[in-house]
Amino acid sequence: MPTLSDVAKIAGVGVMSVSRVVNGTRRVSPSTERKVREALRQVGYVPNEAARILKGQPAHVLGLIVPDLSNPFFATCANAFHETAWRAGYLTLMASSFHDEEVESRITEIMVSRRVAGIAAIPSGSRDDHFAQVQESGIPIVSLDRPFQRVEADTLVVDNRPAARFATKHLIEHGHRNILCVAEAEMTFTKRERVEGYSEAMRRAKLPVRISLVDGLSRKLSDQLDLALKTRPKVSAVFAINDVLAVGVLKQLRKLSIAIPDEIALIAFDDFDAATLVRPTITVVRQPVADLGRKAAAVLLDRLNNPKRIEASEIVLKTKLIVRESCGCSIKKE
Amino acid sequence: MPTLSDVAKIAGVGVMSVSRVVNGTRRVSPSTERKVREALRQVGYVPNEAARILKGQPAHVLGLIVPDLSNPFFATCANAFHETAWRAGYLTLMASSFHDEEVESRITEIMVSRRVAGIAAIPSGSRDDHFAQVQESGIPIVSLDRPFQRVEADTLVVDNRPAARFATKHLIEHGHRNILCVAEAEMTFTKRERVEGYSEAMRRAKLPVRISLVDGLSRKLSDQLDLALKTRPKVSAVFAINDVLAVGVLKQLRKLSIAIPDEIALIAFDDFDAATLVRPTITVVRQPVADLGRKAAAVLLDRLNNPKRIEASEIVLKTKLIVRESCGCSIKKE
DNA sequence: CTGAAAGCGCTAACAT
DNA sequence: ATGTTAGCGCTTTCAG
Repeated sequence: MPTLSDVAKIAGVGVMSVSRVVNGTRRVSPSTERKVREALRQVGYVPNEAARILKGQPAHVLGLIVPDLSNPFFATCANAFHETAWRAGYLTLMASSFHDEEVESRITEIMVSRRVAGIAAIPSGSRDDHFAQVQESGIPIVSLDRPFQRVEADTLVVDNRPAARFATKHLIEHGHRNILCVAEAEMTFTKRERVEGYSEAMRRAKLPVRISLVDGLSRKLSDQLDLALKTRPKVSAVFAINDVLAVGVLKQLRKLSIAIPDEIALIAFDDFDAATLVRPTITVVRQPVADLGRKAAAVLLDRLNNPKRIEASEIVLKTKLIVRESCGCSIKKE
Repeated sequence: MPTLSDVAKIAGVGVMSVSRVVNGTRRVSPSTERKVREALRQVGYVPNEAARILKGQPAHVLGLIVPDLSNPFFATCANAFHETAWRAGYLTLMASSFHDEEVESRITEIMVSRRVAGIAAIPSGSRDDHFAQVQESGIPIVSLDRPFQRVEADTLVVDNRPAARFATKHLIEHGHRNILCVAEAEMTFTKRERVEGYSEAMRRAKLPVRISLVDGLSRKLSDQLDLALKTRPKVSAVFAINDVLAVGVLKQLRKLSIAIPDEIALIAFDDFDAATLVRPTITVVRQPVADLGRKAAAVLLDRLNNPKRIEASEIVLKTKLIVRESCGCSIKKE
């Protein structure tokens, strides 16, 4: 790989002239510039970032840590983040923590050792000492979708709790009194918030809180659901706290030949492709997924440009109830 | 940020002892090790990768370029790639080219300047001089899903053409004689191959090749499809060359109240979540998506471990026809 | 406007 | 087993 001095030698000038041409740092005489550009092209010079960074130059790379890149929700976030960063001249070092705190910790360490300019993360667990350390090294850090536990940092979340409350209220207004909340046993921040929102709505309406905790595997979902449906008083509506669970509920209701929304109404948190393809179409709470990623990048970039700002910001993005057919509203087309 | 010599000073030993402890390069006396570890912890030392790389150490980072990270197909690939790389001790510098050759070119340049160990790409266009240059810099490079045009490099693809032929044949065996192939006007390698496979099957059966070219936007799809369906002789089956088009076809057939598979049978290339949720369920050609990413990483890692190997490998992964209801086979449950 | 020198943090190679 | 030195490729600083 050719270096600056290689180029300088060929062009018959000093290293600094070459450096200045490459970076446009300062004006160089036209004749020098010509010679340098010629030599540059001739050897196919590519700057060595490692050397620049070692010299203290900021690395134009942002780190992004998500729990699972194949999950459409995270993938959309990541994509939006990446695009925003790219527009601002940054590349994104993306990594999946596979929902594992240990891996997450290793990843942050590597990112710090690579001197990324900043890190955004959808934290996987509750232990977040590693993020605290990142912050101590002076690297700005942002959490999205879920807040950090102990670390005080810029945060972006959606209005999980009020949204869940509102969705539940919508079902209540349809006259439902026995509404089942289907959630997962393994509770992350967002899931907990949604269950809370559901519970609040039910309590306010003086209705019984009924939560069915599913155990990761879809097999268990059918059992759990069967059980809940048999229990009296009879459930007449279901609030599924995410798209995966919603699909599970949908399949099970079909298997049992239970009509939606007539026998059981359904609202899901998270919009998903199939929601408009199945009949009836599914009423959902839609999250501004791409916005989450976009804004996270924006906040991080803002931190980089204003290192002085101290207070951690918390941005709450608004979700939207997309009324379709499964909640029992007047049937619409498409 | 503390450096090696900071640590050395505190521990009261030489820099190399610290380096050796950090990297486990060689045995160090227990007493020294203890002192060093203590100092390491005390200052929270994090190695500076930039310096290591500048020293000629290999960068444990792989580059991955995909056209769009929010697309589930690419996201799944990326995730599998990332996981395989991670297991081998590599982080992945991921970037989306946004289907743009220009961006792709810029990205490769940055990756080279960051001295990634290798690059895997789903190339966006036909111009691939930039990839040629990467290869010339001695950085191994792999293409997945689509081959490079001019560059000779390791390649991973699926058996698009035979698979499309086989799917079409399946429809022909159901007695269909007028089968429409729905494709996009903007043809990538994979799309072209699939259309070719369809055409081959039709020609071999001495049946008329009928291709409907849709123009990106879904609005156009409905028009195109309406037109094709009106044309005589009447279409009795549709082969959609990807999931997006399949969903479009599905929606349009529903709008026109055309029964699947009785009036029109349907097979799609690409499996998708909704395919098992809609009624009837959709028969599809399933690609080994994760395998594509996994194997790409494996091939790249293999290159890194065996720099001598010269010949470019081409691996063709096998797809599978998943028979469900929309093709007209005996109706099954679930 | 241009060049020479110093040094970023690390490790390979050579002392001790 | 441990320490010392040189230099990776670049940019900042200072002299011309």
